[in-house]
Amino acid sequence: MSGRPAAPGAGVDLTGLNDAQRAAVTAPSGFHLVVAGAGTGKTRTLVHRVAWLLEQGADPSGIVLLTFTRRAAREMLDRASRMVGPKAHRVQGGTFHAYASRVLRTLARDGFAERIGRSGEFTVMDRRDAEDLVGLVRNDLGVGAGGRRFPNKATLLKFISRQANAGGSLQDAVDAVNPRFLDDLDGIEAVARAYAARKQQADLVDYDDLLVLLRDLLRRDADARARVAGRCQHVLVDEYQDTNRVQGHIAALLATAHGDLMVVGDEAQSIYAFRGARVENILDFPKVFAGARVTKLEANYRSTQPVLDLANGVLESFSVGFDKRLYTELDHKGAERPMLVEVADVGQEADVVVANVLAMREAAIGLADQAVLFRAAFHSAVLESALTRAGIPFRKYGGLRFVEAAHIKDVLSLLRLVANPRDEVAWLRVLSWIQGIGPKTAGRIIDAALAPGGLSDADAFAGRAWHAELERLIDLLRVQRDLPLHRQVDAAVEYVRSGLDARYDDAWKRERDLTALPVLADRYDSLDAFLADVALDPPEAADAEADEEEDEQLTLSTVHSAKGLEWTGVQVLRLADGQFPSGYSLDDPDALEEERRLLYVAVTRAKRHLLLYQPRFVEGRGSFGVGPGCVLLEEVPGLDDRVQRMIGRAPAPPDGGGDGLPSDPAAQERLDQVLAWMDD
DNA sequence: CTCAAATGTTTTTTT
DNA sequence: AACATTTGAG
Repeated sequence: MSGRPAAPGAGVDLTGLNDAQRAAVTAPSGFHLVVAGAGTGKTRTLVHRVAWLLEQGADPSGIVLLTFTRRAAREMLDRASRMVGPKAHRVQGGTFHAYASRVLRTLARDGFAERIGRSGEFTVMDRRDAEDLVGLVRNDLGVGAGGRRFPNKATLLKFISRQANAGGSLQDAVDAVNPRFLDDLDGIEAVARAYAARKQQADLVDYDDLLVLLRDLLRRDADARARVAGRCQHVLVDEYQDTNRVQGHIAALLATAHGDLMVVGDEAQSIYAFRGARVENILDFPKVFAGARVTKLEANYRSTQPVLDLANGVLESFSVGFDKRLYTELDHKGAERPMLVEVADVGQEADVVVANVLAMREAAIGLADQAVLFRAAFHSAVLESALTRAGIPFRKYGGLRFVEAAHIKDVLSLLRLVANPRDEVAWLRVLSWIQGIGPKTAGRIIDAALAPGGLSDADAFAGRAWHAELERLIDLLRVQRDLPLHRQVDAAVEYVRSGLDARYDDAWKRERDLTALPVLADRYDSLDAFLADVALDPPEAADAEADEEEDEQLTLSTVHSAKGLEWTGVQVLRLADGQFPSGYSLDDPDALEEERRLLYVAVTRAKRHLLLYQPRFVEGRGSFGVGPGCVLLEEVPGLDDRVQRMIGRAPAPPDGGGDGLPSDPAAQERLDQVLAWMDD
């Protein structure tokens, strides 16, 4: 960092920034790409940019800050407000999806409902809901009833989603996702059409609709564009490498009125191709918007040089990308090289990870400064039980979310019916709860509910075994309408709780979650706001247990969910073909390149201590080629100079202190047992 | 014909 | 934990 004084007259302190960061922060309006390598102060730069704009007199509500998660937006605006005061909180911020949802709702309530095809009270479906609706359509059309190879609902939704965010024809989408099903194109097209019609009829949108509806409106409707883009004096986009085509269009359209668009990202960290992210958005930005300014941030403030050496090795293995190399100006004396730890199997992997967690804690690296990362959420299962046995508290991110659990969806479906009685997907879920009602009967009842007049009582179904239950449900929904939010949630929770034992054999465990739900809902003042947030930014399971918050907890996370975060000590599990890289990507060069970017993300999370585990055997999973090697690592140039190879039994002492062995006698004993068993 | 229970298989990543 | 498939009850 240079010690240059702040620009004269600027109220925001810029002295802590390096030249490149300051150039980005104080740049004049225009199209601007900031290429920010991992740990180069990207967030810091964005925060200062927002503060600087405000200090220059920008209207906070004219600034739009689009981020990857709501948490990222909140953190940035908190930091900006510490620099320039509370007005920073009036900046428009959030994910593309949340922003689109807000804008579409406002426009729909303001005369644009017809053009959007939805009311201002539309319900947002998560992926599972969308799949369920596709499943309904699939059944109704009777496609694939006879022939067995017609795609299932999840695959169908992938085709539809691909077309939505890649553009082009449905045929192209099928070809890209799974060309095996090209023969069924007619049936797939029928499903896609019917799905679109059913969504509109039920006032539902899926994730893709939020983006596509907004993009199309901004593109085709000058009125809407004037209203929305007219308010966007300054548009800032974080994590631009993970935007898809539609998001790229929206960002550009928002900036059409005032011409100020700053996108920030790192093409080497593009890890959401499966969701339609296009690295090309960031790579081609300077070409697409001729005259765009480009600023590169390369000075790293996070990691030691040995960690950066490995990161640079991964960078060198990429076939595309901006020419860049991470370096640090700090002198980390005696910094150790990352360790590549060979373990026999996943059981030993878990034991050695536990041993190293404890060893690092001995060396004064608290649990909150440590993380264990993995490719897929279920990879941590063995480790989780080892941690529990060793008495190490942890928080897990990624994988199944709290609101995706079946019993939580039950409650939310009830609430959704209160908010939107046309919500077919919610009806299906709620009706299936009643014993004796399966898909067929549910379909008939839904038809009655969606017919003009709705379903005011269960009289039409008198005589059936489940008649009384249906009556109880309809009564509940009627009563619900007039209650305040917290009573609505309580009543829905009570209804679900009453049937919990009959429906789930682990009811006791789920009971706890149900108590957490009213607490989450308490933060909102309307049911609509609560439901929209739950669909667009679902709280993690860990958030729901906030009451037993512990400061000193180890973080377990998928690599995807770890994006943007950092820890002093990081351990990465399962670097073996079929695990990390995923078995799905082994025979596809583009997918493998994305796995390598994922490895790059994992490696660059570490400040100081980095351990990579390579199991020689992973049980099961016959369909995946699990090898002793890892093609990701094999392609890193000069790997042996960049890492220190270890055998799992001898965890190295971090920082030269301690002997690297666990201080907990029980853990030590278990480790000894495992090592002894391996010698047999 | 409809649904439920039991069984076996298969688990990527997420707005 | 969710899916498909099978089998049996009503």
